Amino acid sequence: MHEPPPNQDVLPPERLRWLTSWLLHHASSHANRLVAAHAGRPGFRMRYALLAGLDQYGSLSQAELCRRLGVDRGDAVSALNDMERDGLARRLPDPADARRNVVEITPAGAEALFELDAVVNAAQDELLQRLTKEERGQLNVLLHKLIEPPEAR
Amino acid sequence: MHEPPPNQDVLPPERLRWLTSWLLHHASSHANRLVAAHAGRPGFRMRYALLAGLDQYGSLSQAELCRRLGVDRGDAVSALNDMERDGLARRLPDPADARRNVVEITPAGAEALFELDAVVNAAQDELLQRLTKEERGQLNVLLHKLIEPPEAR
DNA sequence: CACATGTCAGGATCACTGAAATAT
DNA sequence: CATATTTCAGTGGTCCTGACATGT
Repeated sequence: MHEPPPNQDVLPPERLRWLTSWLLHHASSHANRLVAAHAGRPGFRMRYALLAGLDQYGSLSQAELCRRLGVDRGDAVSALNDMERDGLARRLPDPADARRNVVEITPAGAEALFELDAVVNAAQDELLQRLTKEERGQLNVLLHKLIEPPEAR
Repeated sequence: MHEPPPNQDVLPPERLRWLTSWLLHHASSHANRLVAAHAGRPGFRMRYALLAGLDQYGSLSQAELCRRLGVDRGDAVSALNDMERDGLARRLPDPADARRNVVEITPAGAEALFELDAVVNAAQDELLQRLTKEERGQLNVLLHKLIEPPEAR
């Protein structure tokens, strides 16, 4: 016979409870699950980030784009391959520097980005449902402070 | 010739900047890098979590321990194997339920946990260096609200 | 019988490393 | 020569699924 445990502390132990890195890890996992539930397809995060970057920054080299987004250069390659295959982005040789690809977003890519925004908004609402508007702002500000200047120049 | 780009916006584009899931993801990655830099060894997170749970909860079945910690039952098995090999924990048959292992932390495990705390503290300080004491508390509270009741019972 | 536990095997995604080829 | 860019191969960790034997 197994009596249901007291269950008043499903909370992790103290050592983990005050550990921001632990909380971040689980919060991020939680967010991932929500986004995946809404957006399903693998590579969603990377694709959305690249599209958003291209949309805002315009044409850029891959390395510069990845630098600003904070994503891995190598991992972006296959994502860009898929996006190019699907007609969402184009790679053109940079006339000024033959090492570089100038990456452009296509009209289809801009449209896809616009549609993806709805998915992202839905996941965002579900993720933040327990927070007030002020708390959401606070959280974003605090998280920004954590990552903002990963390196001072 | 490549002139250094204006570089006044290494910040991600607007679509990502207000996205909490994006910020969480990068904050979590950042935290991971710091912890890894301080603690090096693979499986650190799992080992530390298991030790902390055992230390606080005392003897528990594996499944119950993993449930409270929010880690995968299967993945904990190999970690517990290693910890048992290293003398940090013990698995004993549960006299009340022959399916279960009662997992105990050993004195060596408690000592290892104590030493690991220093490593974790160092990583934590580096992670939170840009936040005031109040902000750190706020951040933890907000993150707790995000994850706390993943499922209401 | 349905269910819980511990264990194992495997896949999928993601972050990271290292190296190659090419060009500056 | 040192450095930058694109690309690819591979590793390790986390998460997830399914399965199995054992027991309640």
